[in-house]
Amino acid sequence: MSMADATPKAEALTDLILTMFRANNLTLTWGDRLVAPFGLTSARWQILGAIVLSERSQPVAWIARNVGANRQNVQRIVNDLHKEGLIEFQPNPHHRRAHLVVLTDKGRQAYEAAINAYNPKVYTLAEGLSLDEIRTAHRVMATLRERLEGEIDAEKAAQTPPMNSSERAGLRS
Amino acid sequence: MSMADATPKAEALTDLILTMFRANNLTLTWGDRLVAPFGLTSARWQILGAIVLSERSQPVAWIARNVGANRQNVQRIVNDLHKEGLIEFQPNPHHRRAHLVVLTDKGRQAYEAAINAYNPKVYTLAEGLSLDEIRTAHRVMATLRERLEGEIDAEKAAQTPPMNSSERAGLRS
DNA sequence: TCCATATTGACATTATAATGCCAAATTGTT
DNA sequence: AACAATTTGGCATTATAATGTCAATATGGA
Repeated sequence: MSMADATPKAEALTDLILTMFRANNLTLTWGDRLVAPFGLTSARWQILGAIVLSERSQPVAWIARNVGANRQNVQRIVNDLHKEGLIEFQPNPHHRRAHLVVLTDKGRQAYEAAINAYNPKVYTLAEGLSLDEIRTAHRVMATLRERLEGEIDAEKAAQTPPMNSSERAGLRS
Repeated sequence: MSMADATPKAEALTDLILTMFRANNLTLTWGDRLVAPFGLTSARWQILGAIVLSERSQPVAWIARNVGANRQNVQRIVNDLHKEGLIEFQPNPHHRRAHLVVLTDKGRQAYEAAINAYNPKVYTLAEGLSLDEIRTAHRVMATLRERLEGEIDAEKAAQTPPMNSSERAGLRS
C-alpha cells in the first residue's frame, strides 16, 4: 500500500482487506453460476437461507436486518421470488401489513438443490487448508466485522444525537 | 448451513464465507465514508491505488484486469476521475487508442489524503488481533481466491473450447 | 504480406444496489 | 387516552454494476 508509517500488523490487515475484496467478488460470481440452474442467484440464495435458518418466520424488514442488506433491495428480491412461486406470504398476527415470508415447496426444493450443489464444491474448496486456519480466518473476519459495525453505528449515532428521557422532558417545559 | 453431510472443515469454510460477505460490505461502506471528504469512494480509491502502485502507467483495460473488475466499469470511473481532474491521459507509444492513465497532482493529493486518513484507522482496526492470525487469515483468503479464479477460468475455457493449431489447420482444408 | 485472433475504448442496454420519501401500522411513553 | 417515535411496505429516483455489440487497433502465425 506504499504507506511509509505502516506497522507490519496494519500492513498485513491491508493485504487481507484487498484479498478479501477479490475473494468476495469471486465467491459471488462462483455462487451465481453454481445455483443458476435452480433459478437462483447468490443474493436470492442468501435470502432463502435467511428464511430457512431463522427460528420463526419473519417480515421482509427483519430479513433485511439479519442479512445486513438494504430493506428495499430485499423487498425487491422477495417480490421477485414471490412472483416465481418460491416464497409466499402469511398473515402476521402482530402486524397487519408486515406479512411473514415463508418458503413454498418450490422454494424449499430450489434451496435444497443449491445446498446439494454447494456441499461437494465447498469441500473441494477447503482442500489444502486446515480446520484451524479456516477457523482463525473466520475469527479474524468476525472481529473485523464487529469493529466495523461498531464504527458505523457510532457514526450514525453521532449524526443524529438521540435524546434521553430527561432531554425530552426538558423540551416539553 | 443446515447441511447434514457437511464435514467440520466445510462447515467452517461456509461460516468464513458468510462472515466475509458481511465484512466485505461493511469495509466498503466504511471506506466510502472515510474518503468521501476527498471526493473519493472505495471504488475510485481502488483504481487510483492500482494506478499509483503499478510499475508503469497502463491503459484502462489493464487496470481493470489488475483489480479484477469489469473493463467497462473501470472505464466509467476513470472517465469520471478525468472529468474531475484527478487523472489524465498520456499517449501510448504502443497503441494509438489505448491511452495511458496517470494521476494529476490533484489526483495524487486525493490519494495521499485517503491513505493518511486510512493509516491510523486500519491500525485501530487491527487491535486485538495478532500479526500471525491476520497473516493466516490472509493466506486462507488468498487460497480461496486462487481456487475460485481457477474454477472460473476452467468454466470459461469449457464454454468456448479454444482451438489448438492443428485444429485450426484442419479447418482450413 | 496476409489473415485470423485478441485487445481496446466507446456506446447501449439491462440488472442490481443505494437513497429518499411517504403513509399505514405499531410501539412506547406519559 | 393521547402523542411522539419507530417500523414497515410501497414507490420513485439515482447510482453503480454487469453484459453485449461494434469498430479501431494491435498481435501472432503462416
